Amino acid sequence: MDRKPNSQTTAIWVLLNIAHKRVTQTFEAELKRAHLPSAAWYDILWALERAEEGMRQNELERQSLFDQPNLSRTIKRMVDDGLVTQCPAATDRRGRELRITEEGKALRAQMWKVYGGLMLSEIEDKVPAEHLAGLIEGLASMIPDQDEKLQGKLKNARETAINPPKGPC
Amino acid sequence: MDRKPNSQTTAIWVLLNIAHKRVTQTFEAELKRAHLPSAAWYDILWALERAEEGMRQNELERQSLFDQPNLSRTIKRMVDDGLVTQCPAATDRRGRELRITEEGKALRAQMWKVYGGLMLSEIEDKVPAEHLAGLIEGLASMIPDQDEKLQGKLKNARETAINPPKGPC
DNA sequence: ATTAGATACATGCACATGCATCTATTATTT
DNA sequence: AAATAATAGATGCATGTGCATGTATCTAAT
Repeated sequence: MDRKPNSQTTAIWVLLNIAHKRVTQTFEAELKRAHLPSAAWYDILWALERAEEGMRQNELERQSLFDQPNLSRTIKRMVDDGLVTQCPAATDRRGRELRITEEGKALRAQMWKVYGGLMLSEIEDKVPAEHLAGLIEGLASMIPDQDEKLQGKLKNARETAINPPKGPC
Repeated sequence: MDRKPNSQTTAIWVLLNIAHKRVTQTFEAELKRAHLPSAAWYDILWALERAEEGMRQNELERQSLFDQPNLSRTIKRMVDDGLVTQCPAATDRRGRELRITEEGKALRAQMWKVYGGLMLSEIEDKVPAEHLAGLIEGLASMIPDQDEKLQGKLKNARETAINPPKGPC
């Protein structure tokens, strides 16, 4: 190797790992403490709640960080728990049409109280304003532009910010 | 809930997850492609290589992102692979004194060719200079200052930058 | 010195993840 | 129309992770 990473590169790599693990663990621990499912379930529920017409499973796969087999199993558990329905797709008999149930919506609203609060306490209250732009742009720069998961996720993020969950939140 | 996360907070949360998963998966995939162990193994080998006098297992636990049971098993596998020795500690018979073997050093050097290259291609070449500071400070701000793992890891990072691996790198 | 508590590490178990592969259906080629 | 390839989704298997607990040793309190 002719080049070696500089100290800022090393710091980013190290901090990315530590920050992600710490924030993630805090989220998961607090959700568990409230007897709620994991953050990944929230993301699925919220994606399906915004898709009024239902959503194909492969489309959800693109928008989520799940790989296909893992999403398949997760959806199965959510169906078993009555949070989601999974019907054969109308136009493609290979496919599955996913829809959130009323029970699923109720759970998502319940989760939002914890999940949204954690976003405030673990991120919004901690990252100083002068580093917001650098953090966001820096993180985004490590993700390929054509990344479909990013497009889906960012769309998700934008809509989350614009159309926050209604109800008692 | 009286407050709700703003769009920047949402973006950080989403991007943190996506960027971490993407970068991590790239690292793991490339290491696997080169028939090398995971990045976590590299971190352990490098920590032990810098500890000339050997290192207690609980000290390594503080410096790594492993929790205790997981580190215990990982070390066992590394011992089985001849990369690390694990002797009873001299002063505390509960403890274990870890030391890297010559074979372990050789593997770490081998891994560095891939690992270091990935830090360059996935981070250094992608994050524009104007966002370096914001990214680093932003990530650090999400980690509690008194976090021992951070102290250990940052020390690690500093030394990695200051005393880069020798040899054919 | 004895006991109670803390610490270091190991182990068992439940669950999540990544990867390869399988089946069913659709699309494409000839 | 038949054959081939591509796609949607499910399943099996190996591995990793978090958490509770177990065992041994050390420390502190009485």
